[in-house]
Amino acid sequence: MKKEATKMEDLMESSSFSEHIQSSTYPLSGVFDTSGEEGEKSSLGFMELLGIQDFSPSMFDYMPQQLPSVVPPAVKEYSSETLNLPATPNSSSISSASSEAVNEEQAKAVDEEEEQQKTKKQLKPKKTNQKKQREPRFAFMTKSEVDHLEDGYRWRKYGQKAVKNSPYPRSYYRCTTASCGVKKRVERSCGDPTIVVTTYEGQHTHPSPVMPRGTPACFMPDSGRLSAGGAAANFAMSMPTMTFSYNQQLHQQPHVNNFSPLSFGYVSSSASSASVNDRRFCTPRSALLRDHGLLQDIVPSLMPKEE
DNA sequence: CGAGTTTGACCTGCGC
DNA sequence: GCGCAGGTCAAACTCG
Repeated sequence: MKKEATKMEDLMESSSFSEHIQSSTYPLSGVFDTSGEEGEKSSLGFMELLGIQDFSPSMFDYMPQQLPSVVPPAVKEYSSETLNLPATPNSSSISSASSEAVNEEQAKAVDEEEEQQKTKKQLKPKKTNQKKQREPRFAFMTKSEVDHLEDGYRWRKYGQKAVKNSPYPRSYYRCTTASCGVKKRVERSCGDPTIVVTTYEGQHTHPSPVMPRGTPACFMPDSGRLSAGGAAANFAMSMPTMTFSYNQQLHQQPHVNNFSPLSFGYVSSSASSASVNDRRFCTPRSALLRDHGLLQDIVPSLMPKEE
């Protein structure tokens, strides 16, 4: 038990990603094993994630210690979309150009400066002075041989960077839907190359484009909305086609698999004031029974048991 | 030809 | 201020 925790700790520390896990606002991590027989199949990768049995619950036992116990920073981060008020960098040069004391050379210099700024702008729009605020990030670790797991959404890779102290590069993906600014980072843990660390940033503003069957409400884009206020004990993680939930109450009970498919898609918000909000996105069991979407592909034994 | 990937350059934040 | 590392852009390229 403790060994497992230590192992996990090592893993977390060994990965450059551990910084994110520990500093990001709503880290939710677990290791799934898709390295089984069909584990490499990228389509329905997450379904396979659910189908696996070879993950270690004790790893999740460990996680709460890594998790921040208070919500506010995340809520703040989530709710305050930065207003990118355009700075007016040219105003000064314009006003200086209007001065009568400006000679031709100076004007030339100003023009050149403006030209340079223009070019710079073309390369990259001027950023505001405000500290860039990030969307909350949701991270999870997946044991898989494929880097980019199929998750129901379409992603466009827009960058790749070498990660310091890691032989494995980090890939950057953006949701291809125009109005959707969700980003995803994928990298391998340098501690354990079989583990893929995926970080989602932001929320989809649209349903999954490859969700042919009815999509349970819980899997809709907003399902991972962070709950303000007294929801500190509950974690709901919105992933493109599914919602993983972490429930601290469950965690406190021994022998309960906190992150098994049993808690999949189910947020037990109990007394939380935010529970109403949470429930709004959470599918009643009956709905799940009616149409599980991709969940229908899960073997029955892994489906939530009726209580 | 459109969509997606690759990759070098650039920007930004942060620590020293 | 400088250097480093992370993140992003965008032109070139690939693929179906």
